[in-house]
Amino acid sequence: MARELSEQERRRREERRELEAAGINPYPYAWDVTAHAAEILEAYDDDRHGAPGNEDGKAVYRVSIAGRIMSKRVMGKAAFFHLQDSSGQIQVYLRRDDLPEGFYNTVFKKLLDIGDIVGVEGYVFRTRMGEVTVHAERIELLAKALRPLPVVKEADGKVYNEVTDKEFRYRQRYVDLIINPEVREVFRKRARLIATMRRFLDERGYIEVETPVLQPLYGGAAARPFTTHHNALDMPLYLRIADELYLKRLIVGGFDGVYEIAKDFRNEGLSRFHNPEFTMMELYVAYKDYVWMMDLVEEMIETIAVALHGSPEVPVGEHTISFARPWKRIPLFDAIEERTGRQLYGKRRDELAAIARELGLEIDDAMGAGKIIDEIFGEFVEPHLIQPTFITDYPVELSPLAKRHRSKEGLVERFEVICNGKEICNAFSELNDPDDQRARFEEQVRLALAGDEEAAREIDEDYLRALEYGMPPTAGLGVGIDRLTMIMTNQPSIRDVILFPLLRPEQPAEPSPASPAEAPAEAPAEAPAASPPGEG
RNA sequence: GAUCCCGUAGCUCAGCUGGCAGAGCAACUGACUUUUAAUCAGUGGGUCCCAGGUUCGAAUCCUGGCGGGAUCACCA
Repeated sequence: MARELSEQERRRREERRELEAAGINPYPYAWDVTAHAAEILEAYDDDRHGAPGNEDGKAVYRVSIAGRIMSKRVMGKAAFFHLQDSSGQIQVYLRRDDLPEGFYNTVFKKLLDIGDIVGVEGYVFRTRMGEVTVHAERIELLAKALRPLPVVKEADGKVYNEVTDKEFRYRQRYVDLIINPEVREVFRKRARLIATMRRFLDERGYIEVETPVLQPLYGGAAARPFTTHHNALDMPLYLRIADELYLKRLIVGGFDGVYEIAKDFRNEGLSRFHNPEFTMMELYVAYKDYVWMMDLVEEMIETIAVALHGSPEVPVGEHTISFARPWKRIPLFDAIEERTGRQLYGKRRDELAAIARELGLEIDDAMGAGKIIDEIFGEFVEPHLIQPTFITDYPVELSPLAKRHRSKEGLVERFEVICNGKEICNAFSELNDPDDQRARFEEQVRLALAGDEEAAREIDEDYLRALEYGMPPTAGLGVGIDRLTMIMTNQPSIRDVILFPLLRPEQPAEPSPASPAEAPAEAPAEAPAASPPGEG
């Protein structure tokens, strides 16, 4: 049942017993925190703060802090340790003779470890070596750690024993956050990014709404869904792959602007750029088109870059990306021509396939004209677009929810923003002609029947009914929050901007001990191995 | 799904052509009342990812599996 404990774990449990025997609760209830490490370091000033007992007329800077012991240096009757709270680390100094009888030798030296959470009350001073430090007058254990914390040390900018194992860091993100300060910073920036975006949208009067995660029909994107089941109604449900169709119903309902920042779920492979659940912001604004939306996107993302970096310039890998407006805007076909020398607009499917093959791509018969164009773009153009770039005007067959282009036959009014070689936004003038929408849905169903696993299988009749009541001209936008965060925080993998990315389970699928299925499941597994020699 | 790389103490890692499983940090005992990768002396700690195989002998070689990473495929 219980896993075997390591030597250090056994010792910490023994310490816990000794603490309890000494009348110390290893898990007490609260601690009055009056200051954090970062603000103490910032506020401390030799000219204004003195030490108790000095007749120097300076004020004593008293603090009460709490956090985790990250290092411990005992030197006879005095000791130092570093305490880490949410703001950072600060050194604590303690002397045997300043503390209650027996505390230093028995409790501090023997029973408190790196990783334990303590409260410290004392006054701030500066050591001989110049480090601002809290001189402890009271220390209390606030939570005993029963597992040893990996000890990361640092000197002269070099880090020793850094935990680099990605698996360890993703599976035990709590430990990663404790020992890697830059990880905390990434997720603070992610929070600030979302907060900035939300404020930007709220200031413009758009309403934040919540639409169903569990949907009887899924739509709004091309992707395979996760399927689940509702017991009481005995019906299948899908986890949403996009919010789009519900948000546009709300535009029909009379809101001028709605947005949602929420998780979508797509039943696809995992990669540096894909996690099965990911965060998307979708925005729909009535009486606007995709040209207007480009202006809004530029302003919003520039605002975010400035909020996070103090400037629109963001370092990403070996590049510096500038989100300063305006960004380059180029039609899809012109972008392809720039890179390949081929103008594809107006070409038939067989001509496109021939060009793609000349360019060295593998084309199979199942690929439509739009798909081939998309392949060429993805191979020859997209990776080269480092600075944020609007790619506009896509083939209609790639965009079943976008409105036909007002002047270019066969295209829709759609743009994507490509940045650092990847799509971060997708937007269009929304299709609001219900009959055209029905025809596009029917085409999707046809593709699904022909084997396209990502095309919608069923027509969303309720959505068409909504459009038939009349939807104003509308501009729509989707922003991949995770990918935008990767760029804004300079992280190469989506797993580094998602706190708990999906991993395979650690245990190779053992039946849970609580499961009644365990006994019957194990019995037949053992029987064949045991029976041939024994029975017969 | 394919290919390549990785899996050894709590953490970081060494361990060659097969020959007693190691180092630093952490831990433990002792010394040290302003240290800072504290220092000094000593001690303990291992399912070498799992299961087979080869061999007198496997952390090491072989096969299969599990887990992770990277690249590719997939991903409008």
